[in-house]
Amino acid sequence: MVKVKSENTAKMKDVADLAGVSIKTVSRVLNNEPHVQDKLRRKVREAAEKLDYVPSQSARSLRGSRSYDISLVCHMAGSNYVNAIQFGAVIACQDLGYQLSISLLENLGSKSIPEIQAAFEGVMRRRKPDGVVLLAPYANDEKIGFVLQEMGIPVVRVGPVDTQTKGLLVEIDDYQASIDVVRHLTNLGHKRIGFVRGSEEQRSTQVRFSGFSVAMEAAGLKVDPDLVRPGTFQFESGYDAGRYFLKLDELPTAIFSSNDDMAAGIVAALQEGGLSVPQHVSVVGFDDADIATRMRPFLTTIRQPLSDLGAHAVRELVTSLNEADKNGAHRIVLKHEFVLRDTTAPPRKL
Amino acid sequence: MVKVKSENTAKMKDVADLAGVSIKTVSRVLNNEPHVQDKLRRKVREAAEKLDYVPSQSARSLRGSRSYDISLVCHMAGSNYVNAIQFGAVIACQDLGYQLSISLLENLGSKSIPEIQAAFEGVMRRRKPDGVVLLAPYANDEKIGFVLQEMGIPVVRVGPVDTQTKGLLVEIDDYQASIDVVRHLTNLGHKRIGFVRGSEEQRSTQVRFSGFSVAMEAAGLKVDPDLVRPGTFQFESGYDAGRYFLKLDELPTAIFSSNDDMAAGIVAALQEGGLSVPQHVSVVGFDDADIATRMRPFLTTIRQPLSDLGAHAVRELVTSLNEADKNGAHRIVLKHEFVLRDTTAPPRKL
DNA sequence: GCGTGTTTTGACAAGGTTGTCAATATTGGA
DNA sequence: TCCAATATTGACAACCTTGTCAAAACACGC
Repeated sequence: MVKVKSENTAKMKDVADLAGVSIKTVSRVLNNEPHVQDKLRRKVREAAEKLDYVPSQSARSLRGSRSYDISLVCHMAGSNYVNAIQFGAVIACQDLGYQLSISLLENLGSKSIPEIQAAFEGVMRRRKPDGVVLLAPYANDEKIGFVLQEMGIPVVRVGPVDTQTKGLLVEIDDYQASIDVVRHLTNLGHKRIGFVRGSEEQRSTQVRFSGFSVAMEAAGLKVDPDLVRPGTFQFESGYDAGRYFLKLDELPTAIFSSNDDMAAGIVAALQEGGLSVPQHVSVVGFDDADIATRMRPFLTTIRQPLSDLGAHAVRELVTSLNEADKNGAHRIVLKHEFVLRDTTAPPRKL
Repeated sequence: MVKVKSENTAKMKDVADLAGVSIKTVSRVLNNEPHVQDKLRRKVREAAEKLDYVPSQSARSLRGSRSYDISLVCHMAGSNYVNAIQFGAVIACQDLGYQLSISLLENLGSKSIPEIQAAFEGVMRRRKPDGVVLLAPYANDEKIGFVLQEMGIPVVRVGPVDTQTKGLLVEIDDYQASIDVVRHLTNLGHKRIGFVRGSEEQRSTQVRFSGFSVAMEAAGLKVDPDLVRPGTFQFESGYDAGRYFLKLDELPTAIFSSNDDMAAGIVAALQEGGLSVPQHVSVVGFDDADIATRMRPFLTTIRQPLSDLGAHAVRELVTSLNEADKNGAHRIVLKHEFVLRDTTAPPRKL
């Protein structure tokens, strides 16, 4: 007979009795507090192991101040970007004994501070998380940062943010990545390069564009305003941009899209317009999302280590929670990678 | 000055004092228990409102038996299917005052019962959820169901399961949906129809195939074993199936894929082989995932109301939690929808 | 008016942990 | 050897709610 039913689970008292010490000593050992002899420490550990002891979260957070809960705040689930980050964050939480809960807060960007506060309290007051992982576009929102700070909730941000923002940050070097892309294109011989921006409230949109601009200038090329199009990071906006380019008298020979979804839209529009990618126009994306290998041709792009970003974010957060020194600022930059696939080629000989 | 900082939050005692009643009466009112005069009830409600009182989850779950936590268990995040369901589930949880946490358990299917138990305990023992939303392919796994039952954790399953499985279930009519697809194809005049299966551990694979088979028979057509291919629900397996079909002496005139990702792979393979969809071959998917409108041509498919499935799952679970009658079985079938897009057409005249 | 039965209310314990502070054991120096 | 200082340990309160059970209030029938 398989033993499955969990009997009355062991409490700290039981561990204490078995180890022949007081409850408080057990607490000390299990929380790695100082002032316990090594001998007792071992004894307690053994007893806990033997009894298969697991501390009660509710009791802990009732008495102590921790909830062992981390909240991932984003404005919309469903995007490849959010999901991949979430994946890494969940794994890291499981490893660290934390629990990840998802908070979906919509359209927070346009709200006033009291409204933002109400939204957060609505979701978080019942069980206040020990920390929040803030994703784009909220990562860069000052009002949201302010509200969370006033609520006393530590935050780690994922993605590029304005330089004045303090605190924990995990990102890649969007700026350098954009330079890498432009360098690749100029090395192929492209001079007339178009750009499709992401949604304007996200900092990455600005950063990627300035990397693009600087690299263009460094290559002795001008950024033609007619070849810079707005976008929303959605497929459809890329498609629209693609159709715009099609109507130009002189098309760009290459287009750098601020993300993969839009790049796929651009490629779709170009193909529908009778052009071949990369024979007529090269296209580069950003993210290395699923779609990059599901579209044809395969998309040349920048790989963001999304799930690593999520995992590092959680680890940073938990580490800072354990440090005496609060509001420590820390910035982690993970490596991106240029992924050469099939949507780029030298410009067509005229 | 905006008041943002949450001061020492009100406790039940404060509400009791303000309302001039005992703590227990407040508890009764707030939990909608009987045996309180309407007059007092009103008074307590007003006091709670005035003090902006929010009960402490930790205290509640320490003393009571609820954790106000629901766990979504799946074997992999990142798929469109899981994410869309999760989206609906998160929203429903927020509405109901619950919190959704994600449990990622990998490869549980191949494990023994003690291993499964260990995996669940590893994730859930610290804070036992009030219930679990079980997604495919775990929804149909008997061992997992057994373990959760023994742990005393209520379960709601999403997606088709074996008929002998009791309990809460939210699904669409996969069987009927498959019949709808075949009917559409036969109405167009197709006779030689291929099928690509999903991964074998998922019940939906069997159900969709049997719907396909029955509808074929009903239309007086034979299911040609050479036109039935295995798959994994992944894009790549659809691509492989597409390449297989290409090599046949006589291609099917239409292919029914068990999901959209594979359908996209099939279309990609056919197009690479120089065939046009739907001119040479019609393709139908299942799910109406993102990719259905990002590929070209747009994919004809069956829409599953995924986020509704997630939302209903949570609501069912919470409802059953509040009922005295435990292990009540309940089955909810949501409506699917046939979505006609551009990958189906009458078979080519020979 | 009194006893009986029912409804409403409250006092108090319990749940499992951590923080405080006092008690005890240990060390070092005179 | 003894005292002071320090390191280790434990007793007990506190955290905030819910469950139990007894007390109080009320209704009803005689």
